[in-house]
Amino acid sequence: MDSGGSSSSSFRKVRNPFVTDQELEESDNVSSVTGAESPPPSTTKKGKRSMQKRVVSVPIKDVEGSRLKGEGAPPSDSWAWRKYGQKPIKGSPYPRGYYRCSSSKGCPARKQVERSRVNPTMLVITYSCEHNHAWPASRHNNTSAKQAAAAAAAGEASESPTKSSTAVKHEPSTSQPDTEPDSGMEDGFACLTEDSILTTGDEFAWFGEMETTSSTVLESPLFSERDNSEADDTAMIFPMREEDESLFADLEELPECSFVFRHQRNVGPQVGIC
DNA sequence: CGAATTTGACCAGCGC
DNA sequence: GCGCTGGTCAAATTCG
Repeated sequence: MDSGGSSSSSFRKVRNPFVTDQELEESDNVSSVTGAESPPPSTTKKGKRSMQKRVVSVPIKDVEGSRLKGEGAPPSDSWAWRKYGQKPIKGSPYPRGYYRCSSSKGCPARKQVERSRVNPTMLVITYSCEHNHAWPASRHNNTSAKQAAAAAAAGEASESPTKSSTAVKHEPSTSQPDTEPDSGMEDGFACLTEDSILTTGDEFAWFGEMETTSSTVLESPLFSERDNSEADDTAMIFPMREEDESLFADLEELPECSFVFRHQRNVGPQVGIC
């Protein structure tokens, strides 16, 4: 990841204050997703480098805000993650945590959480979207997710007394149903399509997570075009299409999420805490 | 008691 | 071909 990085990529289009060069580099691997060509890398080491990902940055500050055990809160999405490893990354003073989706058995989804080298105030979370399974309607509780993220935040962020941000990367794999390039959220985040770098402001960091999970919003062209939208962080994320609506219809089951999205659709900057 | 987290070791891919 | 780095697995420990 680090080495072969030839920075290019569509991510550059998406100018985000929270997106660091590093993240951009990493997003290199992020092929334009839409096209499903690479074989399901599965969790084997073989395809690890060819995996597609999504990057989202979230302010650690936000994370801290939800600290539960005094460790660090999870940039948690609505899914359960189990930490299966942690490694120091060369070039980065902060370790990278590896999480596996524990929402459902056999779920291949993974995510990596690390602190941005460039901007220690940001957490870089890489989502490996290989979800083929359908997320349980009720999903699981955030407990594990929180803990995992918390650990991540703590592990990577604990060193910083100050608050920071988190960045999240997503690696949607081709194994996913590529029915809707624009609305790949059948599987929750598995559906993150397109290269989307999600960055969230302090206040909506958590929201960013959610979006990541539910994607779509982030990938909107509008989003990328709004690169210089100063205080429009929130508003810029809410372009919703009809197809998306149907997708979000699913969220109705999720009070918290539905709440959020509804607000987005109608207003924008309204955020509810999930 | 069960589940999750942590740490170390091993394996594979990529670059030089 | 060798070395380096990243990623995953497995065992042990800790917390709920």
